[in-house]
Amino acid sequence: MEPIPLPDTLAELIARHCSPAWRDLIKQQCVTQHFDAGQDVFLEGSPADQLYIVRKGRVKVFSTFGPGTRRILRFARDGQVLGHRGIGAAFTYPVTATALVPTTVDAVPMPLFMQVLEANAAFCFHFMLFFAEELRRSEEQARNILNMDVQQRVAKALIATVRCFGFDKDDKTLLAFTPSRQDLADYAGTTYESTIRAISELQKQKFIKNVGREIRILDRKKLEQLMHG
Amino acid sequence: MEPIPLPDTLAELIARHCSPAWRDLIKQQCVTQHFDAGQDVFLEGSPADQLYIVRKGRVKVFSTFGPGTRRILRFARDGQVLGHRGIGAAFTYPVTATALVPTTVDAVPMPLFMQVLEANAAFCFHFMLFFAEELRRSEEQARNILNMDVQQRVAKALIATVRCFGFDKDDKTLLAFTPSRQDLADYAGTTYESTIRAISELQKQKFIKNVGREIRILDRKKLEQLMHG
DNA sequence: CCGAAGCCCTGACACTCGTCATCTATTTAG
DNA sequence: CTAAATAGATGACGAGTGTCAGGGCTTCGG
Repeated sequence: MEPIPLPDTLAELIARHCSPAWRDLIKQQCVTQHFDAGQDVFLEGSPADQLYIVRKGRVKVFSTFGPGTRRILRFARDGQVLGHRGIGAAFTYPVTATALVPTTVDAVPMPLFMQVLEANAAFCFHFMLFFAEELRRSEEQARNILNMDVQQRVAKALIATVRCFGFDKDDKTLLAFTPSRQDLADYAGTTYESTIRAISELQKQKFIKNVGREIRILDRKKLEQLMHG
Repeated sequence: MEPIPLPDTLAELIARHCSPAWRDLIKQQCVTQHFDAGQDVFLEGSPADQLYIVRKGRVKVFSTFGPGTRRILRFARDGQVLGHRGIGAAFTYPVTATALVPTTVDAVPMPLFMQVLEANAAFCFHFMLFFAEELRRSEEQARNILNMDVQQRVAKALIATVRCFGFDKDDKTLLAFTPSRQDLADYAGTTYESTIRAISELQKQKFIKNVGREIRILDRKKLEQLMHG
């Protein structure tokens, strides 16, 4: 059985596996929305009535629990989907999505999207594969996280940032986007202070370098090695 | 949009959403296998060429990393699926499944199962929903786990045991199956010793009671309360 | 009957990490 | 320009947990 290639954007999937009639219907019914940095695209617990595709911008997806405690589950960039986790029995978003920079998204009504899934077998099949892959990643994360110390988890947060947002186009070691220390802490599942210390330590080891509030990745390989134990 | 009910067994899904011709084909091509307690149904990293449906027995699904370190991701009982996480780009099992008691399973060849998914749109649609739900659960688990202390995580492991295996049919407070202390530790993502201490503490609080190696759940509500914070 | 091998349990200790308190640098507002 | 607010950074300390070492109880085979 040969592996089936996974596109990581929903837009691709729609283009490739939906009939033209359905593609037009989607294009017609979806609404482009804009959010300023810090604004919420959707809120944890609210009814999942839209599926969002990031057109341009950067977004964090997280869930809150307890006062002041958050965990960032992932970042999202251009072309990626938001809100698909609302699909299922509950039909409420289990997470909140917040724009990190000014961001435009296309909002597809959820009932329409479910119709598309039921009417386009090939699209549904590939969407299922997309979920399977997300599940695999999520469980990989879950099993790793308890056996990693703070430094490893912060390294992981930095690598996740690189993988999602990449490097500055003029400076191939500088992060294209540096999340705030608090966001890195929320991704690493630790506190602000511990994150600061971990960053400081990683700097001493010459794996990274602070440039004001931004971060430069000096040795990506060592960082990836570190986070895998 | 009304919620779509989720069956938790794959057998139900097949019965409900596959055409009779495909059902017969599955029945014809699947092979019943038996495993003794302690035997592996499939191994992490090996090619995912079969999908398993538990006919009768109890199974743990876990992944290993490092010497002697394991994390149990879930338990499985009669009617539940094993190996579906092998579906996707990689087509290797990301986890190992081991029988906890003598267990019989039906093995469906993966290529056949993929054909079934492509040929039965309604089945594929519901299978996608099944994945969506698993993903939601997985992420809920992932976000909670770092903010829970050992006692809470052990409580969670006990509740998970109840939810999967239920109580003894003659004694409605005694677990129908008590995992070993080591398995509870692996589920809770902690050490054997810390698990012992947590169990000891839960006993002092009269939430549970040791009966030899078995465990009696005295106050399920308090346990569930405890694990939610 | 006895020894070996599994489990289950307990105590001591060191170390990690979260909490609190403080300081500096940069940005924003008046 | 000064004051206030925001973000980054560092030190001190204690609770929670992993590690190590040891002891008891049951099961199994000789």
